[in-house]
Amino acid sequence: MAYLPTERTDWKAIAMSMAFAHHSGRPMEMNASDYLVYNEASLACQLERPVPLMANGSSTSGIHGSGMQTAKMEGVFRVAFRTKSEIDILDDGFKWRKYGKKSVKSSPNPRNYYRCSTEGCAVKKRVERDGGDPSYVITTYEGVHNHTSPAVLYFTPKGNASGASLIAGDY
DNA sequence: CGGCTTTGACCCGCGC
DNA sequence: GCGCGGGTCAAAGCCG
Repeated sequence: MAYLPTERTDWKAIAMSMAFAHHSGRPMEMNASDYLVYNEASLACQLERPVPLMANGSSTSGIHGSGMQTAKMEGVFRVAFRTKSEIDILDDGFKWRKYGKKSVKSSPNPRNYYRCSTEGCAVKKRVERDGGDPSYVITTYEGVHNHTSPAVLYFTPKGNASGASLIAGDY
């Protein structure tokens, strides 16, 4: 299957920067209720307080009352990307194993569920094509990798784990 | 032969 | 209690 499209290499950067941002003291004051929305055009990231991708209008208390913010996922790090791409599966440097596919009500397009194939790593990923703009793909990461990305290993000089140790961290 | 996709079934929370 | 919507499991098959 076709993985990395031609110039879409910045996905690696996105995924890494996400991991870096979280592990190195969360410089952008993220927490579980924050969503990072990357725009592919400018690669500028903006922190969205009122969750844009998940409807929370049903509740009055905003984030806490949102249906996605149940008690069991408190402290779970989640990032949502919306990227213009014609391919659903974008290689961000990690190994993903698909474990489910569901069609959501709001969109005619199905939603795919992936999980990091590395043992002990509980990071999940959900890929969905934008219903309004079929040329856009919404990818949501959930969780933090407790291991090093193969891409980081690849780009790290051998014997030097400086870059990797930031991600692998001391969790 | 081992790991990954596929796909329907199952499960769980929530609203009526 | 029941149905629905969304998330996950797991068996079977595919592919390198």
